[in-house]
Amino acid sequence: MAEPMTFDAIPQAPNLRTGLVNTLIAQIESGDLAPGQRLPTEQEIVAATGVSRTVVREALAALRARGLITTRQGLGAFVAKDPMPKTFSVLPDDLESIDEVLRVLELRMGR
Amino acid sequence: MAEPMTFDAIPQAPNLRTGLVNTLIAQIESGDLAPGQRLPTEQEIVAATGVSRTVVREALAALRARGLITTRQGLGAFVAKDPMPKTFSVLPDDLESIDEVLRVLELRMGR
DNA sequence: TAATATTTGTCCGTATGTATG
DNA sequence: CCATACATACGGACAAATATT
Repeated sequence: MAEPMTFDAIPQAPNLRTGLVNTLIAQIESGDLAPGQRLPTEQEIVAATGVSRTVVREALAALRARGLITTRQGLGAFVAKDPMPKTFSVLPDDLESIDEVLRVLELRMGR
Repeated sequence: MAEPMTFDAIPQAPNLRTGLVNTLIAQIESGDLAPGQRLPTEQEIVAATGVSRTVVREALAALRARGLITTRQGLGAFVAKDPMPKTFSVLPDDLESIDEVLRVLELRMGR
């Protein structure tokens, strides 16, 4: 497999999830992870960082909620083609995933 | 072994979290859970529903993301006084279900 | 067509930390 | 100090989707 990418600590982060989120955002914005490019798998991130898959998944969920990545079951996570739409404003800091909300609304409409 | 726990409230939910979210939303909108009122504790919800705490926490996170509740560490979760006029940005991950998104927006505008 | 490997999705149980009362 | 209750983190297990063989 490809050599594990390095995830620097960012010890200023209040928790592991935020640290990983900041790390990935930095890599996306720096172009280290280019638009359309696939991210390392969750397992690879786990191996590279040492954090649990829970933390990795929460971090990916946060990035997905911000539109920075998309995830597809069976395929992986990909850097969004058009990151930073800049239309998201004061989303709550702990917003887990907006598609959850969408799913809820879908269901409540009784499709 | 525990019996296959069933969600009596909204059985059409695709998963436990969504079912719990829908149940709580229904209780909030029906006034069964009034604005400012504290929700049952996570443990109480666990006991009442039989789902894991993970599911409960994810459901509460979804409600919090939608602005329906606020949570305070050490205190509990409370029904929001003002349902937040949240900025609802449609993100790439959700575009595959554009019909649902449109219906969601219609729902939001129609109430 | 079918089987298999890969990868994300979901669910569960547990432990520890932190804030409030 | 102690009890309550949410926040964070770990690990495991299985399901579902995808691509490949």
